[in-house]
Amino acid sequence: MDNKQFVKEIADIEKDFPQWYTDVIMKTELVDYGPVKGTMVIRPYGYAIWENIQRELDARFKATGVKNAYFPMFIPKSFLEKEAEHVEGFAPEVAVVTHAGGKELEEPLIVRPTSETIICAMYSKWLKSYRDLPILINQWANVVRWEKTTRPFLRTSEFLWQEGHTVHASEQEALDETILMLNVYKEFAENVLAIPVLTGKKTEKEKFAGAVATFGMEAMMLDGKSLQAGTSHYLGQNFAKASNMKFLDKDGVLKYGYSSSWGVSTRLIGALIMAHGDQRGLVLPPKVAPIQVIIIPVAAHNGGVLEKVAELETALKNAGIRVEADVRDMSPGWKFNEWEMKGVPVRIEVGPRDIENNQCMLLRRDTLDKKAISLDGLVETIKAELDDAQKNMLEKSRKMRDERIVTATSVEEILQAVENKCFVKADWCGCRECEDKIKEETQASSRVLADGERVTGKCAVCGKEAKYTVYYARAY
RNA sequence: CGGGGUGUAGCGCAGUUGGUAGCGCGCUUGGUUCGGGACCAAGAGGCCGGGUGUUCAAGUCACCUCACUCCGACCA
Repeated sequence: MDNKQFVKEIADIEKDFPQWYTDVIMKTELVDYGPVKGTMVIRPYGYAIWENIQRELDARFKATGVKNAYFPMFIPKSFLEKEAEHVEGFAPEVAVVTHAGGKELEEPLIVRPTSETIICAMYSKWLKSYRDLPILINQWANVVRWEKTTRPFLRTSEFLWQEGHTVHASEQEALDETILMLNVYKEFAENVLAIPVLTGKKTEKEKFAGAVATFGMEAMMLDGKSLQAGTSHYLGQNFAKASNMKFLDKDGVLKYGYSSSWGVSTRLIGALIMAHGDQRGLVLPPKVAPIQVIIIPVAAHNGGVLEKVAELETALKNAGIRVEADVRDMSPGWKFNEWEMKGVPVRIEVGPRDIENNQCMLLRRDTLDKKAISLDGLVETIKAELDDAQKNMLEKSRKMRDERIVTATSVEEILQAVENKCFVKADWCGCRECEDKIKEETQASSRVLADGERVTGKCAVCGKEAKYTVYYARAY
């Protein structure tokens, strides 16, 4: 760990955002760089965040009837080539295995960039009757995409994610599932990650390769850029046809199934860092924090301090709180800074003076407020503080985001808005040329289509009748 | 794939006109400390990214190469 305190002004954070982001990740020991370029090693502290995300998401999936399964990471190259748009979208970034067992393979294997092809191939074997539907399966896995430039959590050559793949008897059912999962993601992002998100349909340009329609959730980072934090795709019969996935329906007719797929990745950890971080480092919402409460003894050489610390730790642990006591032999100030940098939501200090007064000091990471609290009813107090921190972080993020969503009626206004680190809501005629022009002149891309009222009713680029209202932003 | 930057101790860096390796932090041992990154003393730790060349002599100069990193184009 670097000896210097990791403190930057907010202005510096925005100015040096990529560097700040990388520094936070490295100094908080979330990851290390892997020996292969573009790969990362997720260290225990970072992985614990992922485990909490997994646990919370898994419970939500299961509540909708989804079950977990696992499919192979190697996919015959020919599988990928079955769906025309899909292969075009992914071919440039797949890793291919050509040799194994000491000889050249007859058919090269691709390392999955996503598993639609292999999962649909298996589903086509399993699916016989309408009674087999719906198929609702999720897998937790790693995927490989050989991107040109990489950044820890946001874009790495290999990343962890979950991918849900469902098949349904009708278009409507599959579309309902797509939207249902999008809403699961939204609820999860807001209530667990404390990150408000915009959800909606993506434009054709931003659509998943092979999908009929893609829906996404977009989160605003501290620097005003948008991060695609999750996607849910309605695949229609595209993959069903490509892998001959048919079932005999009630009416005795052999039909193709309708499928959906949806996923979120370890990128969510990147979103947490960039949405909540401050000049001291990470700020983690309690529900995903590996350590929710850190207890730091002060003047530990004095009799009774360590005993009291252990007593409080046990009490909190028994109440189901993720708590640790930092009893290392170093100055308290050092520990304060380290655990603040690591984003622990609540810190408790216990020293001789506190014990005398039957109290302890409590510091909230999200507000940096420090106060004395009684040791009577400590568990309840801490629980309330954790709940409040969770709520406060969402409110704070939502307020910041809402203040930075503006409307625009021209390309110039869009440019000005994104320069001011804002999301932009603008009308759009629906043509690709206008979308490309905005990207070219402002570096902002369409994020999702917005519901509700038009801004002016005219396309912000060409002035023709608007078919859509779109959120634009610069994006990661 | 284009443009910049950096490679010297675990981390962060110095290293002058070429003369054979330094600082801070961390680490180890002992002692004093402990309410916002403590202090003293003694230690351990190096293929100067790699290669070739110039030279009596290269961390330093030249050429090549590799890696990392930032900024663009492409993307979860």
